[in-house]
Amino acid sequence: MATGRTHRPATRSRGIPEATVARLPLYLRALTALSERSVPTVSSEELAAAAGVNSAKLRKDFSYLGSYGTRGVGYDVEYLVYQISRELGLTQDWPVVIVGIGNLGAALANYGGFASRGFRVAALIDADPAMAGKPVAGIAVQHTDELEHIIESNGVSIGVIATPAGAAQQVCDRLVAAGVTSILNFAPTVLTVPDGVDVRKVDLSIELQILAFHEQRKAGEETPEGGAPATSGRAAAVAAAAEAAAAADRKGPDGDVPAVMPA
Amino acid sequence: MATGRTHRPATRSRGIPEATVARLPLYLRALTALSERSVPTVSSEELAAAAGVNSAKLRKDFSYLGSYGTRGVGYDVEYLVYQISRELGLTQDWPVVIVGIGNLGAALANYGGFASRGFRVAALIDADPAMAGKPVAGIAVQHTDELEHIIESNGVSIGVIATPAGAAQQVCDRLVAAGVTSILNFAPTVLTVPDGVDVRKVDLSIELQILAFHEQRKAGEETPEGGAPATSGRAAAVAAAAEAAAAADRKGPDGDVPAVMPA
DNA sequence: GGCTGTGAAAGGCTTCACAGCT
DNA sequence: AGCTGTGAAGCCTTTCACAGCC
Repeated sequence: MATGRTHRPATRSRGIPEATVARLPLYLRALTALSERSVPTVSSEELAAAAGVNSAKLRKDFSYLGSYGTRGVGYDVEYLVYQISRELGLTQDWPVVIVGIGNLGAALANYGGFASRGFRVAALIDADPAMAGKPVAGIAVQHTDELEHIIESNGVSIGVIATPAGAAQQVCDRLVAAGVTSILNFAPTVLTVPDGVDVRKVDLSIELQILAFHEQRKAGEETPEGGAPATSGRAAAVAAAAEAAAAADRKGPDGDVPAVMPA
Repeated sequence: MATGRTHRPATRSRGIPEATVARLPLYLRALTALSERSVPTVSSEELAAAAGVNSAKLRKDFSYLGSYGTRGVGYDVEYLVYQISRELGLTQDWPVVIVGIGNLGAALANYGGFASRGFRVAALIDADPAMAGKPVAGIAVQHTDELEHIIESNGVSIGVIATPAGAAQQVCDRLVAAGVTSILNFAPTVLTVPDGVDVRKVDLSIELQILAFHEQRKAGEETPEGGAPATSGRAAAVAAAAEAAAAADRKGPDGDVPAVMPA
């Protein structure tokens, strides 16, 4: 998907398809929930429903990992949790640095889903000297000057970029030079990295734009046969009122991963 | 992709492939940057580089929209900006509500990329009465009780869920009942929605897990032939540490991967 | 009888390579 | 000469459907 330059060499080793890898975390989450409720086994049908996929796909996915189920019975929940965790590399601890402690960076630092899955926030880094020393999510923010030192002394190989777009490439370069080989990029910009470095991108506004595309289709369709109730006239009606507020928003202080790109 | 229940009817109307739709925002961003620098035309090669895709794919993508280029010359930047904006539905204004004003919700409210692309934050909604009235990103937070009223009076059709996982489905149901037909879900849970409602999911921890998977592969590979320059030593170093951790894990009780996290 | 694991078929996406326009 | 637009080929992903095991 969002692999920076990496010329995908057809998923090496035991060749688990990329699409399958992307779904393993989904299965893992569903299994974890079952595990907490002490459910001992689960069928492909049930697990698929819990993960929001169809059962054929799930079985095919699992078949790439090995034969971990029992015919006529289903899958052992605990065993599968372990196998998937191991496959994803979550049985080891991954120190992670977050660069750019604005609103988003702070949100990420506080995000429980990291710590609970083998990821450990090793450091929070920000370019603003005023931030240095301030605790966010219980961790003191460090200045960008420390970046290389932090990466090296903690053996960090995964970096999260939550800076404004303008700073992202520069931060990325420094992370990579210091030894980071996987980057999760929240800044709305395309990062260039050397071969061997993975980049994944999360772009908040892109997701909304995709929704808008489909929303527009719905509105234009009129009587969509599939019968969602009354949503149509809505879009047009609102357009006018929008104008005023849009102008007001413009001056808003964009503390973090901000504009750099008006449209 | 993350379309909730929606039985994809093979992308209706003029049938733009889903994969293409997902890239249009990328092209749009690159084009916007060119437009700001007053670049009049651009070739598929240049634009592709700026957007981080290859040129054949870009040309194919554009061919679904129509023939907007000029052979021997390239694409007119302004014209393309307009065409893509229109195709994505960004020439109209989309009022959006954000539900769940924790760290993440606040980050989203402050995110410049929304306002700049036809999205307008119509309201911020939170269940905590103590939040009510507080301004976030210049907008007063409103209590969940107001949800239906807000949706209806603003004609909101797109909702963003940034609540804890436990509250997400309930919020989703209320949004849908009030008339929302597109949902962007940041809560780490699978949402169930009626036909005709689109759901897209952004999951912060899933992206990291996918990176961890590839990172693990790199570490295990040793001399990856593809020859990333300075990056190698680290992989080796990490591999060693990994081994130890893995071994330790092997026998340990993998009780692990706990909660379904907060916001 | 029930459910997994998997070949085979179908569908979608990407890449190739070149005809065709300017 | 240069660059777009696009059939055709190749690859990847999903779905089907059923043999095989419990």
